[in-house]
Amino acid sequence: MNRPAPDLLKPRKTPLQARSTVTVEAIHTATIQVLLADGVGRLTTTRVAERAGVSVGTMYQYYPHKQALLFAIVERQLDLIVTAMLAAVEQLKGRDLRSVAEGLATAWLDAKMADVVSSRAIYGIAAEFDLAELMDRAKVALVEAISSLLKAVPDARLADTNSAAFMLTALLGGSVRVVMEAVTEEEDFERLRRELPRACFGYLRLVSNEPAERARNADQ
Amino acid sequence: MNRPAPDLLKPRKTPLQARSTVTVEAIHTATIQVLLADGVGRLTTTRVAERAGVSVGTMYQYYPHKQALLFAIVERQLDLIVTAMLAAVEQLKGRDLRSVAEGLATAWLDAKMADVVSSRAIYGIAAEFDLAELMDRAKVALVEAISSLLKAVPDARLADTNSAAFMLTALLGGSVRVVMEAVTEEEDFERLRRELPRACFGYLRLVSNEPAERARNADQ
DNA sequence: TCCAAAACTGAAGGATCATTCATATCTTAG
DNA sequence: CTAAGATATGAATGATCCTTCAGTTTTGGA
Repeated sequence: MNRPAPDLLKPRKTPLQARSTVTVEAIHTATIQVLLADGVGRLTTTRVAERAGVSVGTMYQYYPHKQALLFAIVERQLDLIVTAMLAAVEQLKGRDLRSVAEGLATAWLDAKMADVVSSRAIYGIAAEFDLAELMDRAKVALVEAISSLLKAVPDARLADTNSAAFMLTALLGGSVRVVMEAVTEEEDFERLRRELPRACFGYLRLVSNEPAERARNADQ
Repeated sequence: MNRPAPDLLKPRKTPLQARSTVTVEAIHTATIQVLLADGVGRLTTTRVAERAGVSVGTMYQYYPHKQALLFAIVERQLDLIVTAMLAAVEQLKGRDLRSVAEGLATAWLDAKMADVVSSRAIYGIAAEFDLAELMDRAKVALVEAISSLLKAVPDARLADTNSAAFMLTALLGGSVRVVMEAVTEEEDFERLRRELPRACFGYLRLVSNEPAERARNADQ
């Protein structure tokens, strides 16, 4: 997709006085609100500023671009998720397969559901410009952590922990995203919360029971 | 997000002569190309027209909006997927659990991978305006079909085929989407192709082995 | 109290874009 | 061959938006 100069994407200056800290925070939440209310297509610097109760110029004191603003917001949210997941991984070290599978799933669900509003809003930005790099970095870190977590599970030996970790993140990230983006009645959330841990466990159990080599020429 | 008038979203007129059919097709593919090359944010009527080798005015003879154009494209792509999946469901009626699980997964993968280019491009539109309704209709149809397919599996009895079907579509749609949207080296595609069918089977097997009632107060 | 730095303001410049319409070209039935 | 309908053109219009900057207000320390 787009290839924004990856350098000029950083905030312009850091708030020093208490006043400006408040301002930056206001801009941040206003952005998310506008994003939700009007969609990415209607996300306007003026609109955001208005909603934040500041002037457009103010925003440009902290962010050189509209893009930089969006970038910063996504980055923050991404950090939250990754941090939460790494903590969960730490918690789950040494526990059995079911605990690990279900623990990862609920950790992910909790992290995303904690701020459904922000999460949902942020999905909308992803397509707008190149976040692939950012997301990729997060993904790599996660896969690595989960992979080594899987190696240490006492009651199962996985042939390819890397693939398993990769698939796990895809399952977690994908299903939660898809469900959150849909109109979704509350019922769907409940189903997701109930079924996702089971899906993770089901997958891991299957993978860990298999012999190391491929011994299955499916019945097509 | 946005709420576009759902009525004024239809194509303006249908091509009659051969010439215009070619034109419409050119516009269609041009849109996807621009979408991929420049992202949604840079998707301009002029740019699309230019790429299609026609004039802007021409495009407005067939679509009343830019939105209508995007809408039409998504709709077509969605139809392809749903049709492919319904065909797969038909094929899989009466087969055992593993065949069903793996069959659904590969059907989904095939449908999406058949035109990676279009699929990837289309993910970008979703956020731009309200496709929720459209997607929801597709989802409901799919869940229903899969649910009844699961009921007929001979070697397993699922307590809640609806939840299972729902979760299955979330897993399929989500993981494939997430992987396709990432920068993704070819290796990741292979992993997905290998692991996704297993994930589906693992989930279904787990769900079908469980007693009907909840009998598991997790070990948290 | 006073001032230099920090924050904030918002009108205006400059650019991009969606959409229209008067005009030109092509197609085909008769 | 010809006229009527179908299709295509693209400059012009009006709207929206990002970004800047000259000037104003606020803050916190001396």
